[in-house]
Amino acid sequence: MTDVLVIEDDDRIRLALLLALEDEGYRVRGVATAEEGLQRQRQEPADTVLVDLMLPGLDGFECIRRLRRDDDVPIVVVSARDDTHDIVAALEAGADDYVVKPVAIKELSARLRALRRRARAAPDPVPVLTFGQLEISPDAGEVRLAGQSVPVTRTEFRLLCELAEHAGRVLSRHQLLQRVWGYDTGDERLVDVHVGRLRQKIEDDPGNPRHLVTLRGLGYKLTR
Amino acid sequence: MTDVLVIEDDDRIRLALLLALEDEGYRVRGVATAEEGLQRQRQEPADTVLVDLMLPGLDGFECIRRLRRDDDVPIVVVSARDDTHDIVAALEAGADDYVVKPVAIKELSARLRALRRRARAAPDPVPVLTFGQLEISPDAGEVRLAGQSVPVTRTEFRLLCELAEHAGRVLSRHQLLQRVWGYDTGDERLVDVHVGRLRQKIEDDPGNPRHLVTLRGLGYKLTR
DNA sequence: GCGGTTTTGTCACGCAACTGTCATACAACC
DNA sequence: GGTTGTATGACAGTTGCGTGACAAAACCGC
Repeated sequence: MTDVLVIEDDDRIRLALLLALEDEGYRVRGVATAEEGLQRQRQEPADTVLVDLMLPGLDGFECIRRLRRDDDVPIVVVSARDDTHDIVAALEAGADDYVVKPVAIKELSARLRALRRRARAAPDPVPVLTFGQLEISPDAGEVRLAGQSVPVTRTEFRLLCELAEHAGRVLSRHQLLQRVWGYDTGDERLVDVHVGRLRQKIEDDPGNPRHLVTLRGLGYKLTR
Repeated sequence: MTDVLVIEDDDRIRLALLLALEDEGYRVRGVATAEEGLQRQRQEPADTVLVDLMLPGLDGFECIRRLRRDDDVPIVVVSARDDTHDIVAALEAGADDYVVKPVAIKELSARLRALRRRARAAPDPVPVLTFGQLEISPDAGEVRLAGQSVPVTRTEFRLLCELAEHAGRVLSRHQLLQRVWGYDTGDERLVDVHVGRLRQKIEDDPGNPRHLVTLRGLGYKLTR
């Protein structure tokens, strides 16, 4: 398991980062100031730190320097400022990478992985999408129900991932045919059959689905 | 003194990079194609490689994979394409950093310094990857099962390491062909055969594999 | 170089699992 | 109650995978 500490004063951004990283499989913690971050890192060291530059009180550069003084932990700056001076200063201060907000979570995650590989820290975690008791891990090709691994076929898995990726949104049979099967046209009943089979496996009561719901006339959606 | 190899097909850009890096105090060399780059790096290893993604012939991604196969050299992608997909793919292929052209030379230089600091700081420990009874030490080239050394062939070993490095993740036959054999295309059954042979050696009951699992339609993965 | 040994890649076969189709039964809506 | 849309069980064709056999290639000690 991999721990990430996020130091970011904007609550919304911090929360978004934490949630996204959690989905990517990291164990996360967040603080709003450099002082808290330094303290937290001493008490309970994470193995990667994300830090904003513009922080109230102690600024990001100083925060990096102090983190670096204690520790060799990989540090990634996540900043709104896209300015060579800042980038150079942050890296000079001891950061390992610098990304500019807004950043795609996939990119951030890939950069964390690359950095972790280089730093020879803990192996990268496998992302998991959670829907109550139901856990889907696209990278691991695994579906678990209440901790128990559930065997699903390739088509079922793709279907489930597609639904999970757009969790909470309805996907029409047509969309699913396109995205899962790559068919531009075809019998939409095919989708029904596979949804049915999937329900047998992942729903406690397949007749009364909790997660994989039908929206009559619209399609299917996956809910939490 | 630091040696940098620049792989970039555009003469003007390559020259500009080389001159700028020279000014920054690096010892530099440049080539225009991936093939030349790989050869040059074998003959006269630089301690950092800058590579463009869009190269004639062998593309940048493949170039990165091949560099990485021989070597742990820090790799920075310098590309005109600012696309999450490319960034993730490049980092995934083994790059350490990705910067978008045009890049301020000061920033590039700072990133190179940060990367070199990190690369130097972790002088190859000999990690042992453990999967229950199964131990793999990539650097020592050894596989042990319940303490007993197991003789595996080079191909089997590479395959196993590749799987171990991405423990818990599915790797498709295609990915394995690429990463272990370096084939861009080829018969994917080859992978099956080697997986089978590997199982004979490292699984108690090769018919019911505990670690090297098949995910029908997806590929193989190594689990704990 | 040379002969033997190990490793590697190709092939064919057989089994088991999966897929898509269809027919029928069921539920929701008007 | 009729109509439309959805669920489900059965089935046959297909696909994907494991395996053993074999020949080419690489390796190795001499």
